[in-house]
Amino acid sequence: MKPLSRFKCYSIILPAISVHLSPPSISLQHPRLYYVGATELRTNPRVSSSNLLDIVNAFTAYCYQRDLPNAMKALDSMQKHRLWADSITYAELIKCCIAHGAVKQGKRVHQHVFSNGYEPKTFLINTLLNMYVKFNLLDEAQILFDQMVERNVVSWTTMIAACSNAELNSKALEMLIMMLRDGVRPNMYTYSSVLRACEGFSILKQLHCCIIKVGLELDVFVRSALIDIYSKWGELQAALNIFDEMVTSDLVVWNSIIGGFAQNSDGDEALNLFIRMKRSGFWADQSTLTSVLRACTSLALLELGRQVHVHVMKFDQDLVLNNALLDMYCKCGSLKDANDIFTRMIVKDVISWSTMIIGFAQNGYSLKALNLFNTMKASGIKPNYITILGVLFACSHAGLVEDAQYYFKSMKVLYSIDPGREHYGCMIDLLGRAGKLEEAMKLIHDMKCEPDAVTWRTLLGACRVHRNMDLAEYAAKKVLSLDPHDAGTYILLSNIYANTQRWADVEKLRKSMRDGGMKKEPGCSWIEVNKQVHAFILGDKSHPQVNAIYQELNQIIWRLKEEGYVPDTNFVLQDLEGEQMETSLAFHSEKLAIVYGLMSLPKGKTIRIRKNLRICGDCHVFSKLLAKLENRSIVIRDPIRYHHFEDGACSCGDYW
DNA sequence: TTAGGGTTAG
Repeated sequence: MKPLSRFKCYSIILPAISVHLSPPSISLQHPRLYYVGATELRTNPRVSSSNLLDIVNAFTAYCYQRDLPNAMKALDSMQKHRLWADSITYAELIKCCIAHGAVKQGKRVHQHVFSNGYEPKTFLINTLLNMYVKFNLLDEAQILFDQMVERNVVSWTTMIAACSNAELNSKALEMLIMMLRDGVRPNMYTYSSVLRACEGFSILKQLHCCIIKVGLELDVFVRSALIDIYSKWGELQAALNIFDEMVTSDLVVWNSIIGGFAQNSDGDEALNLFIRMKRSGFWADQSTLTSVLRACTSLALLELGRQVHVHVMKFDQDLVLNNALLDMYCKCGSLKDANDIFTRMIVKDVISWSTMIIGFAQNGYSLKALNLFNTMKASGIKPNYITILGVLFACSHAGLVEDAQYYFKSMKVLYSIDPGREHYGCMIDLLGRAGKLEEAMKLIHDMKCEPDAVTWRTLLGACRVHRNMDLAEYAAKKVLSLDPHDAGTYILLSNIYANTQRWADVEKLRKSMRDGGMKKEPGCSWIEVNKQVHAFILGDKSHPQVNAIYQELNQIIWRLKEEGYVPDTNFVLQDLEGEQMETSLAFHSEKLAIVYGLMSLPKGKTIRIRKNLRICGDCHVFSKLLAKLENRSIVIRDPIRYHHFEDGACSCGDYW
C-alpha cells in the first residue's frame, strides 16, 4: 500500500451546493406524418393506388408517432397488400420496439421486411441486428448476421460490441480479425467497442498501436475506452498519460480516469484528479460522485464523505450512488449513518443488502448482520456469492461455528451458489480461530476448487494464534510454493518463531527475505483532522508536533499502567528484551495516531483511525483502556475489519 | 440512416 502523503489537504474539493432544477432541453422532432419516401407500391386490382398510399402513410405516421399498437396493426395491413415503407420508417418502428422491450413485435417487423422477396438494405438489417443485441438475443443476431450478403463497418461493429458487452472476449477479437480479412476497415466505433475485450496486456498494446497508426487515438470515445482498459489492467500511469495528452475532454473521460484510480485503491490520486476536474469547470454527475465516494471509502475519509453526501442528495434515490454512500459510511465505521441511508432507500438491490450485511459484520455486529440477512430473504431478494460471504464473515467474527456450517452447507442447495475459494477461506478462518485446526485441514483437502496461497495463509494465521508450529511450517511451505515472494508469509512464520524465542530461525527467515529482495510493509496509520490527513509510520518522527505527541503518549502509558495496563510483549517482532521490548511496542503507528487525535480533535469527538496492517494485541488492549480512561470512542479500521472501542471494551469482543 | 465510453458490495 502506498503511504498517503502527510497532511494532505482535501478542504477545497467541493463548492457550494448548486441544484439544477430546470429540465434538460429536449429537441422535439416534428412527426413526419405523411412521408412516403421510397415506398414500393405494387398494384392490386382490388384497391386503388390512392388507398394503398393511405395505408403506407398511416403506417408511417404511427411509426413516427411511436404508436406501437397502431403501427403493428398498420403493418399487418401493409403485409396483406404486399406494401413496404421506407427503411427509415422501419428503423423508427424498430427503435420503438427496443424502447418498449417489444420482442414479439420486433420479430414481426423482421419477418415483414424479409417477406415476399423484399430485400432490405444493409442499413435496415443493421438496425435489426442492433435490436436483437439490445434484446440480448445474441443467437438471433448471429443468425441474421450470417445471412447478410453485404456487411459494412456498422454490421461488424454491432456484433463486436455485442460480444464485448457479453464478455465473449475471444469471439469479439476473432470477429475483428474476420472483419479485417473481409476488407472492412474498423473505425472509432469498432475500436472503442473492442478494447474492452482485451484479455491480455500484449493484445491491448497491439490494438493501441493500430489505433495510433490509423489516427483514431484522438477520438474521445476511443480515448476513454483506452483509459478504462489500461486502468482495469492496473496500468494507471499509462492511463494517466493518455488522459493528460487529451486536448478536449469531456466529463466521461474525467469519470474514466477518476474511476480508474478509485477502483485501483488509489483514492488519493482519484481525489487529486477530482480537484483538477472541478477546477476545469466540470460538474460532477452520479458516476463522478460514486467514484469520489469510493475514494473516501478506501481512505476512510468520513468528513469528506459527508461533504460528498450533501451533493449526492440532488441525485436522490440513485441506486448505485446510494449503495456507494452506504458503503462509505460502513467502511468509515459510522453504522448509524449507514443504517439511516439504508432505511431511507426506497429501492434496494442485492448490493444494498449485501453492503449493509457486510458493514454490520465487519464492524462487529454479527447478529445484526445475520438478522438483516433473514429480513433480506423475507423481502424476496435472492442472495448471491458476495452476500453469502458476508454471512459467513459475520459467523466467523462471532465464533458461530455451527451457524456458519449450516449456511456453508445450504448455499448450494438453497441458492444454487457453488462455494468458491473465498467461502472456503471464511470457513477455514472460522475453524482455525476456534482451534479446530484439523477440521480446517480436512476442509482444505475436501475443497472443490484448488486451494491457493490465500487459503494456506489463512490456515497459517490460525496456527499462529494457536501456536501450532508443525502445521504452521507446513502451511507456510504451501504458501511459499504457490507464492514464493510473499513477504507476509515470511513475517507470519517469523512471528511464530519470535513468540517462542526461536531467534535463529527468525534470522534465517529474515535473511531469506533480504536475499529475495522482500521487505516488511511498514505499519502506517492515518487520521483525518480538520480536513487534513495525518499519516504516522512506526518510529517516524517527521510530524511537526512529534515531540508533543511522544511526550503525551509516554504520559498516557504511565497513566494506563497505573490502571493496570501491562504491555503485551507477545507482539514484539524483534529479538529485544526488557524495556527495549516495550519501547518497540509503544510507538506502533496507531498509538501515535490515537494520541494525535486526542490532542487535536474536540472533546468527545470519536477518534477514527485507518491502518494498513492488522491491529496487534497490545494496541488492542491499549485502545480499550484508553477509551475508558478518556471517556472517548475510538474506531480503528484495519484491512479486514473494524474495532469500535468504548468504555473499556471492543465491538469485536476480543475476537479478530 | 444504423454501431462506441464512465458508477455500487468480497
